[in-house]
Amino acid sequence: MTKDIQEELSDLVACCLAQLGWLENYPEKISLELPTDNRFGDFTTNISLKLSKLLKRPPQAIAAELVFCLQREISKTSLQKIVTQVKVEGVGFVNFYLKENYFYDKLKVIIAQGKAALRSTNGAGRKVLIEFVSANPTGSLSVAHARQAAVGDCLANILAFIGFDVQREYYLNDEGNQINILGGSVDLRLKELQGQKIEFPENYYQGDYIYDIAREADKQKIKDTSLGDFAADYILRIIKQELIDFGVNFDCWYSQKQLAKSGKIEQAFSRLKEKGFLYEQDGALWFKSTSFGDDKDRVIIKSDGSQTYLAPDIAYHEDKFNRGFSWLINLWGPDHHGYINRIKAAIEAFGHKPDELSVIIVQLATIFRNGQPVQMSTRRGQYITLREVLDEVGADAARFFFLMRRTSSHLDFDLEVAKKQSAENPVFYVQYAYARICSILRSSAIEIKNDLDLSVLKEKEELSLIKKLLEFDTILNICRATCDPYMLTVYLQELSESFHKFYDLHRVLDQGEVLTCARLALIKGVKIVLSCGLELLGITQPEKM
RNA sequence: GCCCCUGUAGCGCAAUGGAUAGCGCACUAGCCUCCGGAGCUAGUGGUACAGGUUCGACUCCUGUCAGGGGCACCA
Repeated sequence: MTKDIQEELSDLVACCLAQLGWLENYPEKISLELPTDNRFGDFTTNISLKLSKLLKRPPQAIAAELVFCLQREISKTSLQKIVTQVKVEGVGFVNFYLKENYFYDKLKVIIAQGKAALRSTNGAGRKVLIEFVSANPTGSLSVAHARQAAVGDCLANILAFIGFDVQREYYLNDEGNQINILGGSVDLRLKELQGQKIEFPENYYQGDYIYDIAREADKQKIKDTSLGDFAADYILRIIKQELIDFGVNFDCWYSQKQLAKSGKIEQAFSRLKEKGFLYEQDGALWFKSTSFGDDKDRVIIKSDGSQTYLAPDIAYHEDKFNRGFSWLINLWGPDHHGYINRIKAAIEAFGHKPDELSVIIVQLATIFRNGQPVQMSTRRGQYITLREVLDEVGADAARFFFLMRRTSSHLDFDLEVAKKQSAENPVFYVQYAYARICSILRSSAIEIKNDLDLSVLKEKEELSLIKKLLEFDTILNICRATCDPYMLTVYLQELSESFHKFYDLHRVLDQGEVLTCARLALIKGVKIVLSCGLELLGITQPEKM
């Protein structure tokens, strides 16, 4: 949104640096930043601080020359109608101050165009595949999967909104050891239900849901070797419903079984072999991942002839590129962090750059109730499921809570807080701001006119609210750069706070037609941005609460 | 042993290497004849420790201490 002028000004900075003969000293990309505080103008650059050492001159002196040049250049262009001041402040920052009209015009665009005004095209249609959850179909989704689902879905929303061509994919581990064990578990429970005495191994699936599947299998007369597939299919239907109820929809369910059948694994191996990245040792086939920085080589075919998990995964990631995606994002649990180098090595072996794959490790969430961690035991099949969290706090609160900490950080999720209706609970704080705006707009008899006069919005709270709205695009780009949607939750809380402060100090209705109309426009702008942000988080926007 | 994450106010957290480190809870004192008080205002109080890089470090690097998670020819 603020992109246009921000770019114009940074181009101008580059132009001045060139005139002063400093551009070659400054290899970094020139970009203006939003200052941490309104006191420091509307845009800022630290360029003179960075040039200080290279030019062996004090930063203030450099900044002064730069400002002199900038002022001259600005006066030659239409920017002079927007920029009021450029000055050196602090230790040598160059700060740009814009006219209020600039912000009023931006707000008008948002009112007129709605969400379309917030959308940008930075992604330029680049095809990105985001793979997440990908839980084995051996039981209900856990809270760990739930967090991945929330993060992945929201990140996909954001990337799509800023112009990427995004596909959501779930890698379905529908064959192999775990499915065999699942089948074995059902088989034993079936025998138990039929009155046989059984010994149930510890590494088998302990949960009560295995009995349900066994009863269903009995009804449909499924037995022996087909039990694994039957059970996986049964559980997959449950998982799909859980995800739908959580508001997460995948574009593609990629079957490992189909991948194995397709011959792509063997093709991938032969290509790696041609390139000299495979060798045999101790009866196993190894991938030379150390060629690409991994700390040891990895087995892909075990000495008993079966494949390791890495084998299909190598082929799978190569296939992602072959399907036309140029940016792969994988969300994995923390137990997979050792796996990153292996997969990066694999894509490099196929000639891709390591940064074409972004692996996001989604740290675990611990569920608390009244400040006490909820005990769980995976051994007994008693872990907290996505379903339980949804039933208890609802999808809105659940999504917000899973997103409100940096994805790479542990998250404490207190079920009681998520149900509270106070400022302690950020999702209510944000939704309350939204509902409050809707309420004011409902009770207003005045329509917002086309020939709006926003220049009456002179109060400090009004201007900082408009400026907060315009940060939206910057925030989304930070989310993209960090591959982490959590900053959006922070922003929406800040925007809501900014609105509540405005609301308490300044009345919207009955302020005379011009001022009321301008303030209605202002809160409508807030409504549009809040609505858009909540939508990207996958959270509802209640008009009443 | 090796790897990952985290140490910020009594508690829970925030701060794309930037200017005076913000917010909620709790505690104290205020604000509804008024658009939704599920809100707002003010006060109290903080970067684990030791070095280093930098013009500038909560942020990056090294080490120490503390907490959480993970290591496979499992998936």
